[in-house]
Amino acid sequence: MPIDKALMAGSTTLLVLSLLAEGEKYGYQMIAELARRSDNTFQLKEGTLYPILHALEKEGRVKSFRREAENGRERKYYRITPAGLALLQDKAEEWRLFSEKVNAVVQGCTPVGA
Amino acid sequence: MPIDKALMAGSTTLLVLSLLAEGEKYGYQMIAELARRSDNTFQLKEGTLYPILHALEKEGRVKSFRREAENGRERKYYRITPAGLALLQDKAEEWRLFSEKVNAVVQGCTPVGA
DNA sequence: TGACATACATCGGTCATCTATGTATAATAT
DNA sequence: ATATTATACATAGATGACCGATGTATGTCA
Repeated sequence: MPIDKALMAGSTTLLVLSLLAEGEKYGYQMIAELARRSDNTFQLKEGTLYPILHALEKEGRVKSFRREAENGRERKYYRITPAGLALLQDKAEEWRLFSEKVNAVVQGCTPVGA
Repeated sequence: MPIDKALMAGSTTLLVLSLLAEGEKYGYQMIAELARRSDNTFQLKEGTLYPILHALEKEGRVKSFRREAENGRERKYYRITPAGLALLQDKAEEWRLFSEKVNAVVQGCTPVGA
């Protein structure tokens, strides 16, 4: 069973930027990689990813370009920009802080052996 | 600066149930406790909390009752039910899994020294 | 040549939070 | 006295983010 929608909501941009920090990738590939790396916990939909990528590009966080694959097929790749890396830093720190605080509340209330 | 709205979205129910697992509490108190325990990272609004409490009660996850405080003022307290505890178990496990996977992706992409 | 996986794209609906607003009471200050 | 602030609960409407559905197009394989 995949994760609740609302939980995913706040972290998709962080996840996408994280993937792109590794190197340029195309949309379909990102969906597959995210699923693989999370043991299918993250099953990002195309209807979610593409609008995010377009928005990030409009903000200058990523830059897209077309390139032909080995099979002669053209794909749309995305590369992260310096502004994108900066946003990634912010998002990663925000996530770190947030998850730390959630754990503080949850663990503080429900003793470990629950 | 408080945490991004979307990040909060998926975890408010978990946080509320966690607080109530400790003992019965009233609304205003929960907001204050959440802020205190998270070093003001969580600043839940009344417009967010009360609808959540009402929904949880309708589902039988919590039970409300009125009680007079020392100062003669009446407050509406909430107590978690067995069904509420069960939901808390599920939500806590979901959170654990989710945060683990996010960290796996983020850390896998952005080397520690980022 | 039909079926399927790949690959990109967009629209509309749903759902959760926040902002704003309203009510009421107790405590405090002027 | 009375104005202000903190406490305390409540709801309606706006916003924002994801997903489901759908559409297009191409390469591969039987």
